[in-house]
Amino acid sequence: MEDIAKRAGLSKAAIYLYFPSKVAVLEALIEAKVGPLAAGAQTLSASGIADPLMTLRMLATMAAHRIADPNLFAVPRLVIGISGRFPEIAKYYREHVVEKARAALETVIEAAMAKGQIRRVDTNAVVRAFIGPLFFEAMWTHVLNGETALNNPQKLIEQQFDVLLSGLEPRA
Amino acid sequence: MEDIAKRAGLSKAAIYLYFPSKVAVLEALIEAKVGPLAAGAQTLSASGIADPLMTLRMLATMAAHRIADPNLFAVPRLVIGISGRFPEIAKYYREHVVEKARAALETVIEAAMAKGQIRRVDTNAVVRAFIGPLFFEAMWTHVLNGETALNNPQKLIEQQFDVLLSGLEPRA
Amino acid sequence: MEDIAKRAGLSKAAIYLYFPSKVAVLEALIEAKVGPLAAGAQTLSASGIADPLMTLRMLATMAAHRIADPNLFAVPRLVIGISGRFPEIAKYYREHVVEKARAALETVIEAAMAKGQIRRVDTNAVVRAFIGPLFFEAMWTHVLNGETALNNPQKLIEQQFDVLLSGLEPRA
Amino acid sequence: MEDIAKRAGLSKAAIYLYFPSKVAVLEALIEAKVGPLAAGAQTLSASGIADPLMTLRMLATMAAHRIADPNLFAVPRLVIGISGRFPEIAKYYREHVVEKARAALETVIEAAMAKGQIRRVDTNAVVRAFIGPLFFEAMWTHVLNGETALNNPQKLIEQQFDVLLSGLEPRA
DNA sequence: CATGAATGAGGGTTCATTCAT
DNA sequence: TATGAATGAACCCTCATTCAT
Repeated sequence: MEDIAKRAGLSKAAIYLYFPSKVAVLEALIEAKVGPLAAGAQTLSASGIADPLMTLRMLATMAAHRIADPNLFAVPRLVIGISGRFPEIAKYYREHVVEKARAALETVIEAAMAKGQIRRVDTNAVVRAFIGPLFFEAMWTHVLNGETALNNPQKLIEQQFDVLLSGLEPRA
Repeated sequence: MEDIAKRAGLSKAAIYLYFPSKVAVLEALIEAKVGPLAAGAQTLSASGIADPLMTLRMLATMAAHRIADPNLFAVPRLVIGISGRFPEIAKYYREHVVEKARAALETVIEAAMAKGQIRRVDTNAVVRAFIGPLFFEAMWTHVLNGETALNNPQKLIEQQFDVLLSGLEPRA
Repeated sequence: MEDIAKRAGLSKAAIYLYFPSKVAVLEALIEAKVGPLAAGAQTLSASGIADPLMTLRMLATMAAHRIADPNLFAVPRLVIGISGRFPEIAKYYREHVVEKARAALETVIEAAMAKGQIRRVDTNAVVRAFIGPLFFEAMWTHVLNGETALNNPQKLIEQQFDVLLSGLEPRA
Repeated sequence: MEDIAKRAGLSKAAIYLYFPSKVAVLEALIEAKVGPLAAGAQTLSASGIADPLMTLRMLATMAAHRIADPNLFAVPRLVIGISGRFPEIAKYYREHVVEKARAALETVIEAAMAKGQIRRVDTNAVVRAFIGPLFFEAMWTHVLNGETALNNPQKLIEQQFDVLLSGLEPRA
């Protein structure tokens, strides 16, 4: 709280003029930083029914750009870090961010299946297959300071789609 | 520290006879809890050159079982949580755990390519494609308390291998 | 202060236009809430010289009704609570309330003695004997949440006058 | 808490090695300071059945001596002051001190009635008549800094017993 | 080798008070 | 006359670390 106050040019006490508690501050922070992104994903998924596979590619590209930004990825990092002491925050993040993003992805994935653009597989498995690698790369990059593939999101997504769409089995 | 001391049947002060600081304790904890697993992965990957793809499947299955255990997944969770304040811990975890596991995976993946079991793709992309979904599912399960696919690791791995090997494009 | 401001339909800052400090507010509060009562007691005692004993009974009955009201008894409670930190408040309360009430009581008690309605005893002892039990019952009721005799002030006073006038010695 | 720590020659944090919370500290303080007194009253009342009226006089004298001591009367003062913010403390004080003292008084009063030493009147009224004046005098003395009768407890009790036993009505 | 006792620095939070407008 | 915005000092409490024994 002290740090937040300092950044805002306020005293610690002044924060409590705007938020009733630390938890509320963090929820507002989540909402402000990543809420719009989850909402944007939902909008995009809804408006992209004409070509779901392309929409999926756009969503993935957007996601890759976002999590490449340390300031944005700081949010899930924070949530993971304090989820033990503040379970409400984890719950808030899940409900206001992750579940929205998941819903957007599921919508577009199921639309792609309906259109025959991708074959029918368990939806959750597909969701995992699309976000998991991005999430993992972000951790590797921001938490472990590994050499990152996130500085070229375009290429990262292409590789990922190549793997996921064509599969790893050698082509005949 | 208090809890750790209690578990060890020691006083808080006694911990400092064995470790110079909390950070050192955490590093030892990492080593003890997940060090052997990374080493085990390396051993397995080395001994599994006869059928790399099967070895990869075994590695993935093992990983799924491990991260399903809250006590084990607590370690990466912890690392992520405090990496901001204790970058040394992140570095330690990367060097002593993640890089070993990555190396094991890379070895087996490249062997599989060499044998023609999977087609040639950027190795990092393949690593991501295999670990990312598992890691993501673990976060969803342990941090966000989502309904988990980790209670059936076998099935989880099968779905994942189906997606990754055959790809999502509709079969002709 | 916040609550007081809200009740007054003012901002916290506006209070300081009317009062220099919290202490001053509390003094005004004391004056407003219980000042009139002490003054009333004095008036009553002055106008009741015809039958001092009956006046004493009326004063006691009034007192019992007042201290039964949590909103009124809140004032002496408050004074006791903060007298350690704010001796001025204690002094104010003593001079503006308690001494007036005591004077009223003493007047009427001495008049009763002069008229031969009660026998001559140390006046302070009589004052104590009349207020003490009421004050004690109020504490028991409002501070300790004990089962109260204050919900029937009439009966309380009757019992008390019976004890005090007739005494506890068995009658011959 | 800071003050308590300073007095004990400790840091604020050290208090929490001995007590789990502020409330616990206050409860211990109550127990240490006045718990024995309430217990002593019970013992005395139990052992004084031979002459209950004399026992009552002894109890009253003891009480007068105790509440004359500012250090002891500080306890009920404190309780009254914080009862609003810490209702548990009020409850604790009631159950561990006041109810015990009341029970002791009631025992001895009822024994005196049984023996015919005092006439039958509502017990609560008698309890009030005995402690109320003492309590009131203590407030007047310690809170309001009034001229006190407590510096001569013996005389105070004699006056009070004269009033209460013989009554205020003029003797024939 | 081990501990009980202690603490300084920090945590989140409240509140009487101030001041520019 | 009135306020919204702000704060310093205090509140209770926790924790990694130290040290005499």
